[in-house]
Amino acid sequence: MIKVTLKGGTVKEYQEGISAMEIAKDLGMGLYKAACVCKIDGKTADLRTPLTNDCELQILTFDDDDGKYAFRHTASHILAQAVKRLYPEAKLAIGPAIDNGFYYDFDVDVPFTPEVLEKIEEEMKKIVKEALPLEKYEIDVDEALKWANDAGEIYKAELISEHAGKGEKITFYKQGEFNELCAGPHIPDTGRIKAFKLTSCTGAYWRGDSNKKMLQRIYGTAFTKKDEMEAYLAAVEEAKKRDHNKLGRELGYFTTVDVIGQGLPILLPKGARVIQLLQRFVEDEEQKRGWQLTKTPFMAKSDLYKISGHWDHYKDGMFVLGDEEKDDEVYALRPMTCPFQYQAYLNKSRSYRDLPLRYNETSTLFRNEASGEMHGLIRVRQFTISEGHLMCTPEQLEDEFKKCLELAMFMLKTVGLYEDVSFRFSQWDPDDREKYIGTTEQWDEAQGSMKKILDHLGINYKIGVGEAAFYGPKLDIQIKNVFGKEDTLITIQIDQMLAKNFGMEYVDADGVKKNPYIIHRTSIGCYERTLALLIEKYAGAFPLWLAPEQIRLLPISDRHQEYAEGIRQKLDSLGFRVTCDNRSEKIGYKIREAQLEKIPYMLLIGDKEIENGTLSVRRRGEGDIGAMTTDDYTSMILKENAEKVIW
RNA sequence: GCUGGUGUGGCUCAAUGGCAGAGCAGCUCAUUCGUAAUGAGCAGGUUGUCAGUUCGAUUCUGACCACCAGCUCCA
Repeated sequence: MIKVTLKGGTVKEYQEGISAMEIAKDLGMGLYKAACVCKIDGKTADLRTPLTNDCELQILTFDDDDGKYAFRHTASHILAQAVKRLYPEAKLAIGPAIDNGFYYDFDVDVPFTPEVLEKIEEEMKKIVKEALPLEKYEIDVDEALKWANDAGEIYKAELISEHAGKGEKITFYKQGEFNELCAGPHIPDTGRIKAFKLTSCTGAYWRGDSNKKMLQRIYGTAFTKKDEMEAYLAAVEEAKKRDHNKLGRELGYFTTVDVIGQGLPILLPKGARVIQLLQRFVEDEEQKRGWQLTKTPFMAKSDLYKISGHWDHYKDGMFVLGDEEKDDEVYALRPMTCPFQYQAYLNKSRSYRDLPLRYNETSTLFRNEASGEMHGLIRVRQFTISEGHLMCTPEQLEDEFKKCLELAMFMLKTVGLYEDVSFRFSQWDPDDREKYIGTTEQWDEAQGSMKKILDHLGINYKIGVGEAAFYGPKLDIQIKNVFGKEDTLITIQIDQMLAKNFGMEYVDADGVKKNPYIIHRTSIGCYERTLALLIEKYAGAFPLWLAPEQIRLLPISDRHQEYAEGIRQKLDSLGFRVTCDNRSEKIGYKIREAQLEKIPYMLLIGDKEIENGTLSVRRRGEGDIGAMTTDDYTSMILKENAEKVIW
């Protein structure tokens, strides 16, 4: 007999060799049916795993992340099996579970189409119905390689050969006629995948390397219950309605035109106004916090970028003006502000007393992104960022980094995006030295400093290997768009290298010249990208302080226009963005339009209001909130506007 | 850059190898109205661009451009 410690600490005795599945059954049929995988002494494993020693056992269901992952990973095996049945010549690559679903990559001659996905789904349904058990087995590398080569599975062979010579066994899973190289774990049988759907097909490079062959990827999702899946798919569709790229164009925030070019959106008055509001707010706040505004050129000779390293590491991403072969001087539009603000630092000799020195700039940058990368306002070729560079002593680094982070947090909270972000500690990839300047020691030091700072601040971060800038590690504040795609909204970077390249020094208290540490940071990110995410966050219905048009006056009929105009002037003089709809339309029509344009407040003015000296107030999303005196109304919205209340 | 898809008035969408049509929006006139669409009329298109096939192309073919999703890259 063995002692098995269950969740909650209860200990039960079982026959040695009993499987986790049987224990789940013993604990209750509900748990047995819901069980996906288990954790034995903290390690996830198949439910079929026999227990041979005393252990701690946890049964995991779809509600646990590991359970969900295994469930969907099994769904990806079913997908691969179905594809192999329908297209025996298809070569298998990899098929993991991901957030919200799974995918599988195949090498096929003819790309998959949505119609083919339906066919594959039908075959998958059959496999589910067959309720094939998933059985794990282990073989030697040589035997595994022989299997892969015999089956023509060149991608599997590549994966297996990486284990050659290590004396490891290779793990496989078998379900019916289908054998798959896989570390597991998996759910016990294919019959448990009650609800699944293949959602899309697209190309994807083998091993994520653009130099390697492009395979065909099929994405799908799977749930234990059909209604849960329906709810998920409906939520995905609902989220797409907030897509800034559609909504932003419909509501007149921005547009693009063929003759200007890719990644070069036109900000229309509404979009430009929101960005102006953000910029003024950001510049004022930065000034309050000790940042000094610079205005530096949009371009420079190649010489500048050669010092900074951009010429060697970033040239493909720059718009270069001129030809290096023919012209005496070659210029390039700036892709970053760093080397320009460093020149401001170099303007005179600095002492430790000048530090920290904080330069901010509302900085327009140009990056020649590859043609397939552009996306609405999120990824563009010209953008304006709340840029900043801070020069400090090593002792000041932690405190200043913290202040930069606090500023970013303050901005995120003010605009309402704080609860939507996650943190990534972006480190270099020591195996990809081409991408980075500096020595291992320098990287270890810079990353060590940042780790200490982040841990000290208690930031909950993920590590992104190979995500660092070429000159130093970054704290990236990440956000997802309505399609679930993650982008960097804000970044704060530590740079212990570039100061030396530029000859930036300060005289320390001991009279010795030293290179300052530099923090590169943004406080609210790129205005275009931030605007895009705000449009998605609020579905175009901005809080009062950010709304391009805050108030619209709606006179009931023509004779009320003059009075309305007086109110408009009064609100205008208080600084509100207010218009008057004087068209000869019925009030319902005017309300409908203002509602569709997502204007925060509508004020109706008719005989009653003029007689009583009131305003009939409609608040977006709430409708009629009743009559108020003009004074009551203005004091209400002045407060709301000043406090930047988020609805 | 790669894989797949899309491109018809400002927007949403029809249609066709033979004069390109509707609704909304716009403009004009009438209406002066109380909380999400008043009525009538008018105007608006070299069907993304450029080639090719054809008696004739918006439709078929090709190249390019732009847009969309994904990959890679990135703020």
